[in-house]
Amino acid sequence: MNASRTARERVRAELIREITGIARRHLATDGAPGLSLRAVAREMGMVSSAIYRYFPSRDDLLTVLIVDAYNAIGEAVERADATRPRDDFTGRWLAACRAVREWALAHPHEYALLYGSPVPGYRAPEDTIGPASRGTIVYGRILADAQRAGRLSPPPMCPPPPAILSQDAEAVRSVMPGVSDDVVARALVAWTGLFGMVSFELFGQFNSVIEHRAELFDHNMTCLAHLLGFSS
Amino acid sequence: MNASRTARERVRAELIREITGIARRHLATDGAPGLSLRAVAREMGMVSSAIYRYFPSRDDLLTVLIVDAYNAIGEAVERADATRPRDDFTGRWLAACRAVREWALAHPHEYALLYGSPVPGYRAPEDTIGPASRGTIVYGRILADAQRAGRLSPPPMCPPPPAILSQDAEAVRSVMPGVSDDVVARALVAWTGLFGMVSFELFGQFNSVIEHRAELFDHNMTCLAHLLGFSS
DNA sequence: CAGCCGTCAAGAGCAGTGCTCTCGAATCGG
DNA sequence: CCGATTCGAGAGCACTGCTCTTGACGGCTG
Repeated sequence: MNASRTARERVRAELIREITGIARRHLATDGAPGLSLRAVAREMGMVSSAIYRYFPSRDDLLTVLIVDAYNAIGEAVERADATRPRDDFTGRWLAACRAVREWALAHPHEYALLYGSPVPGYRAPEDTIGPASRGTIVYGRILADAQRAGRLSPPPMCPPPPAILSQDAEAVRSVMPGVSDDVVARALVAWTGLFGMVSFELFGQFNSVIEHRAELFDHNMTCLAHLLGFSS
Repeated sequence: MNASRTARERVRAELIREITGIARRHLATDGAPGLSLRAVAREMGMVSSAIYRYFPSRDDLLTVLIVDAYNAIGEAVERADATRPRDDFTGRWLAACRAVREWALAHPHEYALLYGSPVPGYRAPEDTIGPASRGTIVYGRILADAQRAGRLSPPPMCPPPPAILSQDAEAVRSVMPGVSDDVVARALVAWTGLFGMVSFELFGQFNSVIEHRAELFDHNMTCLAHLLGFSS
């Protein structure tokens, strides 16, 4: 069904690809608030109203950019994970963390679109939740693999999580089967810690405070790896 | 110099107060992108151009809202810290964390303005860095107090931070004097972990995954407190 | 007291935005 | 070949930030 149907449909698909390409470039340079349908249309030599034949609203255009960005960062994490031996859990964790940071530094506006302030009035449609979880699935797999290999022995430090959290832990376990509630909680600490770190660096909270950000990032992610308890 | 000077200056100050008040309300309900000078002017019965007598640009109005928000969250953290005995370091840390979360939940748009995606083209002026560090100073004081009391014994878990980070640690020590490089690094893990957690909850990353957010937050912050090594 | 200068609200206007509607032309399917 | 569908273009609506000019008011000074 990828085969060309009518000529009209082919040019339509081509135009949609061109629009999203230009939009992605505008997003990368000007940020989400500066993404303008009229500007995209202008660059294509179209009149602004013609764009609405292909994207019913600006939010629909934003949605495909969001899906693209989730897929891009998810794929970056997947590829980073695949570069390490499957039983090098600390290495896989670190590689995945670095992939997030490096992708974020290379695509700051896209990162802000995914993990920054939500756009008021924008409701993320269903299409986004699949790609959004690609990265998370990788993290879950690293944890689950380590657990299955018997190489997950978190240091006794955190108190046992309260029983109420068991339901939420059960939901999280769908991406990291077999781990205890305690490990789920630690995984959430590490997960939020990773993105908190990247967001702080990207959103300027480290300005004129932290200079050696790559080194601090590596060290802190290593710290979180120890909290997770990879024995390697 | 707070005394009324000319009548003109008094009404001017009053008008500025009224504008910022209306703007703060608009920000709270519609979010930063929806803050419109024209709407504020309309609500005041002014014509839009008259607003520019008091705020040269929309960014200047945003700046005072940012400063206000930093002061508000900073004061919330300060007051929370003050409710606990000075030597209950874990309690002070937890109270401060909860203050951040509760303020953020009560003022989501303001929080997004401070810790969310930076507005493209907006350059934070010098006036903001003072209020911005109010909360950080409280965290530093908790750490420094614990250190001075000899009640800071972080569990041996993280590797020693690389030497390159010493310079950055020195800068951070201006708000938490006397602590080691290792503690500085752990403090940054905890600091970014706190805001990562709050941002994830507020920006929707926990949607349809985590339900018991207050409990998870408390548990994770307790976990981070153990990482910091308060012996209490 | 008179004059003058600074401050102010108001209006018009510019360039831009998202989005809707209509109209004529091109294209596709039967 | 002809009707139905799709498409690009244009005008238009209601917004936005921001600028410039105009006329009136206020307070300070000669």
